[in-house]
Amino acid sequence: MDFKERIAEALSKAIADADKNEIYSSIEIPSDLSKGDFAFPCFKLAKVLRKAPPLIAKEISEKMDKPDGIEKIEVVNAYINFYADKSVFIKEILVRVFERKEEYGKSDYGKGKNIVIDYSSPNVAKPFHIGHLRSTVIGNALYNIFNAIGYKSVGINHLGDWGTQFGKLIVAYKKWGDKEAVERDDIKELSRIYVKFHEEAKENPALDEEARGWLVKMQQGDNEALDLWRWFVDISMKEFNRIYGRLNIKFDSYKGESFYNDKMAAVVDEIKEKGLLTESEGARIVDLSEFNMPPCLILRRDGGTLYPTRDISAAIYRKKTYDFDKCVYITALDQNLHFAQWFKVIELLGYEWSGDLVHVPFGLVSLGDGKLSTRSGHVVLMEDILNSAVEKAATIIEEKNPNLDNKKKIAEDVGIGAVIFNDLYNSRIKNVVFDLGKMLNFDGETGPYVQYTHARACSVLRKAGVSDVDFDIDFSLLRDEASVDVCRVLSEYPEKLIEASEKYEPYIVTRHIIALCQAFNKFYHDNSILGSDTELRKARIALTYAVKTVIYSGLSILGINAPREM
RNA sequence: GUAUCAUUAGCUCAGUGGAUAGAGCGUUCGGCUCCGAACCGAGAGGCCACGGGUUCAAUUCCCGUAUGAUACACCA
Repeated sequence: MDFKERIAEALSKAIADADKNEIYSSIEIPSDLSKGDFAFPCFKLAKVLRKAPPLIAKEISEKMDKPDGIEKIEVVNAYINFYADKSVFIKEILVRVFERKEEYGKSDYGKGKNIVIDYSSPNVAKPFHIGHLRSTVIGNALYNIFNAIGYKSVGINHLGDWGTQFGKLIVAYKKWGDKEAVERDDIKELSRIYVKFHEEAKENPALDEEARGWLVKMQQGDNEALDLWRWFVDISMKEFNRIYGRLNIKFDSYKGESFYNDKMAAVVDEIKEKGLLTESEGARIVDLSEFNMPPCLILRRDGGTLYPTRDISAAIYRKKTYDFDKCVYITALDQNLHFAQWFKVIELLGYEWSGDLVHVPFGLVSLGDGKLSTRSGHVVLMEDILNSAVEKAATIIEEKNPNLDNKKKIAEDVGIGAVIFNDLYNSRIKNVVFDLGKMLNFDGETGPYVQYTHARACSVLRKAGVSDVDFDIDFSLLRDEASVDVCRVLSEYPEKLIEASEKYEPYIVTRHIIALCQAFNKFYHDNSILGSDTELRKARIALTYAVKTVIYSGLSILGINAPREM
């Protein structure tokens, strides 16, 4: 039992008809730490007990037993403030970290539950650009967060590996393409001819007609069309995998759109059988006017399938395959309506799990001078960004730590860490104007700051010598404010992981690691670790060890490497 | 037109139905003979968009307005 639980226990004994869980969740950490380590506000009890909150606080505090580890209880207005015995507090939290090390913070909160996470999902044959970054890193972080708290995550890269862009690409390749150029420049060359196609098609609409023809050939199983299609897919995957490798990202499944080609007919039949399919303007739709939504398009006038058809089929397939408790889609906010529509169709089909489908939206990325567009070539390529970041990291290393071993690898870790961290720093919903300078800022609340703190802690531990990391310490020596603050942040880490999962918000973790680093850097600044007397030195080394361990674990959950030196 | 999302310090953003609204960047100032200065500290900087409502209590919840972003039929 930890502090909060003991306090909740003592409080609920002193309050008539108390709901212990409710009391537990009401216990807060005071904004101003001079008001104690934990606080219980009594406002909510006023209605039930029909007394003034300050009076209630006073009565409860007089009636309650002092929980273990609490040395003082004080009533200020409607608050009951608890002052922890710092030695006990520090000991409880540090011992827990030492026992579990990198596992600290992980829990079995979601034990036995499966969560399918659909993220990244780029369109094949188009370059991986800045617009894909968010889904990719947010999805990956959520994947790790859910795994850490006991869920079984299934990561799916729902590749956009089918559709009209291939018809266009085949036309473009046959007209302007060159095998050697494609093999040499792979996706860049594909992208070049794709952009050219759109330019030319503006003048010459017959090209679009031709592209549709090739798509039909693909659908009919034409060998030439399918060979080209496979080739384009392979070329794209080569680039995607290179980027995923650099970003530390893996998927459990790469089943993309083409995988559902032969599974949609049955789903269309099912929609028809259940009486949901109606005809409108030649297309087949599910009418959703009753729910104040535009119709969900299932089949085109020419009988072709559409985005919702594929998503509905995929959801049904995933439920059968993974028996998910939640199926989560990490996509931009502008797809909100699309998801609301087909989620509704799943519900109307009578699937009781329709409520387990979750759209996790994030804000738009723009370039400041207009929306990103692959068609017009108005994009910033992911690889260029990663390279700039790594280059900047290398420059700084050259300047600050030129004798570092393994500089190349560390520049990669720091540069890419900066990019990932930057994306996971704010709530998802915020729109982002792409700003390379900001992304490559290495000062303040950034990835490199966290990595620096980690490297610094590692450096201290290295100098201390491994044998000095002795966990049999006198915890009372760490009662100073800076040390206690560090422990306070450490203590909140497990619940932050859970909070992040409930909100589908990696930034909860990101910001908590920042808070840990800030607390530690202050501690580091205020205290000499290695220069202190034997017992104190032991205690401070242990604290440093705990911090290092949790930073490492937090960063890896976000998908960021933590070098020991930088 | 309908819908979704947003609006908090110069900028980028946290935050909570309740005790004095916080951080980073930028800015001004201070701190390396000392465990890593990619660090730490201090200062300046706020009608929490506006108007109503609910509540003992609203920056936080609800409604409206304004502003901005986005989506809305055969692309994904």
